[in-house]
Amino acid sequence: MAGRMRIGDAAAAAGTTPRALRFYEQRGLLPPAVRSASGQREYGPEAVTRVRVVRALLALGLTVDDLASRTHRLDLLAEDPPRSCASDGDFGPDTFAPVVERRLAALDAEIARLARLREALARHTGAEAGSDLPGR
Amino acid sequence: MAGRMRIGDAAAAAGTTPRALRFYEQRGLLPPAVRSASGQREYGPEAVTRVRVVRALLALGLTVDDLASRTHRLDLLAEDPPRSCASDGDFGPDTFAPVVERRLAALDAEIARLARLREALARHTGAEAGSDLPGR
DNA sequence: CTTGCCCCTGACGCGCGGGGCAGGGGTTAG
DNA sequence: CTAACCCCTGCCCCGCGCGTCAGGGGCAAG
Repeated sequence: MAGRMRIGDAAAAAGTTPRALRFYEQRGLLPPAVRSASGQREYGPEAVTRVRVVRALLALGLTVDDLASRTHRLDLLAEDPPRSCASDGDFGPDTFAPVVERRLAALDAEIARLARLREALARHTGAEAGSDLPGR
Repeated sequence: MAGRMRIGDAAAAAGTTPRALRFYEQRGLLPPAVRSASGQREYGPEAVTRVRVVRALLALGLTVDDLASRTHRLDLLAEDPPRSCASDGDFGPDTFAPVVERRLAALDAEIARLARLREALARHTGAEAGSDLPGR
């Protein structure tokens, strides 16, 4: 009853493109799609949900490789009754927490770096005539 | 009297690599280096100063293309007596200001974006069980 | 003279999440 | 039956500031 959509419709339903779906499948973020007799991928609503999960996590800044190494977690997140979420907070700390924490730290570092950069740039445009250029 | 250094020494003196100097030259950030009889580049101290100027501006987040389109400004900045700086603040607002302002705006936007991302990520790891995934 | 380091040019690699295209086949409404 | 889409795979492209070969020549010391 479910596998009616072809890739274009499924992609549109998930807010992305066919190219992205094939890419996610190739990289292991999605299980290999069911194929029709002629080899065309078919998607049901649960697959669309799964794609949305993937996209949400990517939008949070996790990388494709982060997700590829935790596919079983994605499986759980994409279930209709989120049964596994009983054991953990939101994403499942036991597997996602490390990568999320690394990502948080990287974000903090990057934010701080950009803030320093911004300040330095502003200083130099606003200043009268700094003796010379920024040593480091 | 000046053009004694070869590229390796000049690069080291400016705190970078030979590859970078050739790259800058190729992209028009540096004037074509004087060549020895056998075709090797020769650099004097003023060339090293010029490289330092380029690197300082790059370190502030300006792009190679930004600098390539303002080489005459780089010339002025790299002079020993900074005579042209009489007419302007630090970098020469009349030419650098637009690109610096664009860069500042881009930095602000990027910082804000990363901050939002960071917050969203933190929310999801810390929260109990948000009803569903972040719509946008 | 040889050894060993330096220099030359030109071309490809990188990270990352896909976009775009080429060449071929499926599918569905008129 | 045919037109108009859609889909398939496989491949190169992007940005950006260089790093890293590959293949060949220079230059000072022993």
